[in-house]
Amino acid sequence: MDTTQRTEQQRSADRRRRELLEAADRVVLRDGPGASMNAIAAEAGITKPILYRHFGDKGGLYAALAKRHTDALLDSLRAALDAPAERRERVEATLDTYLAAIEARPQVYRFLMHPAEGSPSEQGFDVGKHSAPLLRRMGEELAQVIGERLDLGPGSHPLARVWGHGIVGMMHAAGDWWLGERPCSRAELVRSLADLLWGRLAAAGDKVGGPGF
Amino acid sequence: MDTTQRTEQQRSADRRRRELLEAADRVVLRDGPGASMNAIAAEAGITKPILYRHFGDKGGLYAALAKRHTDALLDSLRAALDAPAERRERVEATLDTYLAAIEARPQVYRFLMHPAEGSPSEQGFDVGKHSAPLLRRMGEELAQVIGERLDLGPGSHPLARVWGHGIVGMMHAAGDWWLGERPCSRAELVRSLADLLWGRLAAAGDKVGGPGF
DNA sequence: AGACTGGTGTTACCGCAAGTAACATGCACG
DNA sequence: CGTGCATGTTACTTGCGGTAACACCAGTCT
Repeated sequence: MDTTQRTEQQRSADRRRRELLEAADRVVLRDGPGASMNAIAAEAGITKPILYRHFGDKGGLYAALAKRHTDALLDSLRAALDAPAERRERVEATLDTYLAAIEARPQVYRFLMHPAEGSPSEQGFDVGKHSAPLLRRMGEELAQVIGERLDLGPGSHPLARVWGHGIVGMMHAAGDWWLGERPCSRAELVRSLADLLWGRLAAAGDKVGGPGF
Repeated sequence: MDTTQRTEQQRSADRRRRELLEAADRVVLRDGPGASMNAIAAEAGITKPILYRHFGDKGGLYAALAKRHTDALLDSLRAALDAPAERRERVEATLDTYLAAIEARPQVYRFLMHPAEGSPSEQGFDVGKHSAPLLRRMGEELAQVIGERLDLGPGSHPLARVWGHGIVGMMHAAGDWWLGERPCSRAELVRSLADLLWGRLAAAGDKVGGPGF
């Protein structure tokens, strides 16, 4: 019965861990990315050392928290990417899915991408090495889809990876800017980005009076 | 004499400020973005409060430091963007300029974009709200060039801004990934990104056996 | 029953970094 | 000379991440 007991303990630990993560989520959503370990522990009704026992250090907690949201976002992106539709429609659906996600939960998004920005003390979560993973994972995922589906001729694999990361970066930067300024509707943004991807930059004519960009 | 005196004092203050910034630069380049105010002050041969008198707080120092590098980078990008050449060549030159810059001084780049990532204590510079400005400035700059030179038909201005931020984001993300993994030469990366911008994504054929991406 | 073990929880502390008085000094001007 | 004023200092507070040491409470083994 050794195994069953261990399993039970582990289940309990896992449940606890999930509760802690949910508490951390609440705090981060409320206080922004500058949430302190003390604040998270208080929200969970416990004290710091327990958090450290579960997550090692702050980076561990962050990573666990980020993984939840990242996985969820990647799932919905995969769905959009795999939908049965024309390529253009699929690209637009994927862009829209991403933008809808960051629009719906900007706090989560800012936590994942730009930690420690709203906090007064500025001693919050260090992102840096953490913001990359989400972008990187999205980039690799997209690269895989591109490589699997598109016929790019010779040198296709590295090309797909460059494109994957490049497109994800485009989506991210444009989304970040859009979220801050809201210069247009989501649909317009999606359309503009898809147009860019569809080569309108190369196809556009020069403006009268000068050499084109 | 009031004005001349003030001017002289201000000149002295400005020189001092520049010296402090150069010291900060050295420390950041040596110790990474986790450099502490104490370390910077020591490098400059003074103590903390003086730094605070000059820059207000750490964010101020960071902003001043970032502005120097950002301005320099933007200058070289402008040069590439304004060169007398075909559009495609110009795009490639701009991409290459950016990538060459981050390749030549990755420490500076990482400081500007991903602060606090190599430090053991992880209590270094908070970027977050600081990394955005560089990207945003590049995006706006590019948007302006696009809007000035290209004939995009109706709704041209918002479209140009979306593209500006999108392209900058593409360049940034691809460059960041490339800098970390070095999966190909710089020239290949430039070529792949320009191809992406030139609509090869839309033009590519489906791979045999499945619907295209 | 009683010692043993392992997980949960605590208080109290360390080290370190940002940021801030409060005090000292050199140098111009009236 | 004294009065500003910028420059410099030491010494401090606050708040964070992280840890050590101890307390409790289940079941388990003998």
